[in-house]
Amino acid sequence: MPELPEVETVRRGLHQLIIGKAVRTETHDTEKGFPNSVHDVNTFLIGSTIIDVRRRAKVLMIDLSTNYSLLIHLKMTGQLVFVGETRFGAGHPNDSLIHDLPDKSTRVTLAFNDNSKLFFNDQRKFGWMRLMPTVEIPNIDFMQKVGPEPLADDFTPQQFMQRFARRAKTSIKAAILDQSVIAGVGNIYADESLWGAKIHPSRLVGSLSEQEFSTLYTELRTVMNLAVEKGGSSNHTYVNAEGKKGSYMNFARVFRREGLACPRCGTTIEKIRVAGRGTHICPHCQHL
DNA sequence: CACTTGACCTGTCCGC
DNA sequence: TGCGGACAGGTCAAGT
Repeated sequence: MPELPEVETVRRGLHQLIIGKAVRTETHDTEKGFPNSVHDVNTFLIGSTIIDVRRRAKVLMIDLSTNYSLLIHLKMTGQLVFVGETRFGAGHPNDSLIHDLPDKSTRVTLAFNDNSKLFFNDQRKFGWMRLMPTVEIPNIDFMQKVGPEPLADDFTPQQFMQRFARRAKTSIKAAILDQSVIAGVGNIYADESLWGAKIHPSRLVGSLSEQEFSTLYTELRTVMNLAVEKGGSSNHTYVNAEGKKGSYMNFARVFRREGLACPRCGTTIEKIRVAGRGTHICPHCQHL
């Protein structure tokens, strides 16, 4: 799904759209995607007001006035789509994306006091949403082990390289996707940044020079910042909080461009398999 | 511990 | 047109 830039785009959208709204009702289809009890929902969610919308790695946190928060992971195909009272008219570009919600992929629906709604859709059902005390969030396993935010102002190239030390014997692609090494990197931005740094994704972490780590650090931040600016990437199902697609794919250099020319050298881009994931490389710019 | 692989799901696309 | 298999933005729990 959604990697850091897509989740950040959703966060910014929700921050504009739902803060200050009060939750009137909540409905969900399965316990797997929303494991909280009816009692907890009625006590800590219904009637609460949205205080803040935050993000850590690929996890969204919607803070409530009850000192509880909704934690949300969109995984591969999750969407959080806000629909206000105003309906998109026929022919509006958003119509084909969000049509009428809820639909068969809708897992959770929140209705606010002003009749606007927030839909959590997830075609593949890998994603989840759960309610927990806000102060407990830093204590959950994921938050304890997740790596630093790669776009943080105080994140340095030295810290970046040090994070990889314990993964010396795996591929750089597997390591950069490891959320406990660096937060928020997924398949798209792993391929894009490795192409930018001219590093083959199968290279072992231990074989990379300090200069290569430094270049990869710069490329990763450049690519992720551009993606945030462009509202993320929409390959298939991703949309932002208003149901709109992101445009980073128009700027992608290798991801999903197999068979096309490398924008740097003109060699045909190939798709291979690394760390169990589809991986896009320029075989000329990136070699073992 | 570090590392790899399969599982979790539904939908789509591609080859026969 | 139908059917089987591979594959899709991400984690996890197992196995070695």
